[in-house]
Amino acid sequence: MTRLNNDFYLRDTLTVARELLGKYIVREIDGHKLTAMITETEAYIGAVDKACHAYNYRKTERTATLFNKGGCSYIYLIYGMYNCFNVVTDREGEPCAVLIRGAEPVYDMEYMSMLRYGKPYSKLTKYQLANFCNGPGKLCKALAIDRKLNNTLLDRPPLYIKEGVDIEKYNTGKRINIDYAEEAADFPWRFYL
DNA sequence: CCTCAGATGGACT
DNA sequence: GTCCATCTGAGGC
Repeated sequence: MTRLNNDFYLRDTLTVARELLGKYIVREIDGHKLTAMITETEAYIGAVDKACHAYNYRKTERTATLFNKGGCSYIYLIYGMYNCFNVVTDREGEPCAVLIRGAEPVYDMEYMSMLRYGKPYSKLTKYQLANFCNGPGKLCKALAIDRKLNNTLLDRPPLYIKEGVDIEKYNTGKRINIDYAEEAADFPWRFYL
């Protein structure tokens, strides 16, 4: 199936966040093609968004990645032990990204299960199955995504996104865990199935 | 089902 | 020194 190219990402961040729902993340590692379907996203738009690391075009060593043109990864460490995977959007100089907040495992569950829980997929509890990659830190663990993959192009291995399933209906709401962001905390920039 | 404390380290001031 | 775009296990109901 077709990999998404730069035309997809070089658009308005809210549009990209919506349209990423249902797409497949593919992580190639050790001869495996770990695949998961995106079920939840959030948009971050530096120009107007106090929740964005690059709010008001604040450029630091970390946020420099967000200023790239759409189509590369922005991956950072959160709370000292988890990674968050974002897709950079919009044109060069506009610090914008879409956080991948949740996904559904699709292919190579066995390999992902070892990465995520350190035990075979068949041994997972109902609770573990339900929480396999329904969070930004969880999906990064299941797909072996960490900061070493920061600022890499997303149209080629080892990490890319390709066409997925058609989405008929989705939900929107406020973004999660950004209470500090004042008025931006109420922006309905979360999209989920 | 729920809430809550603790883990843990880098980015930034 | 403070703040996180989080997750887990323990304990309560």
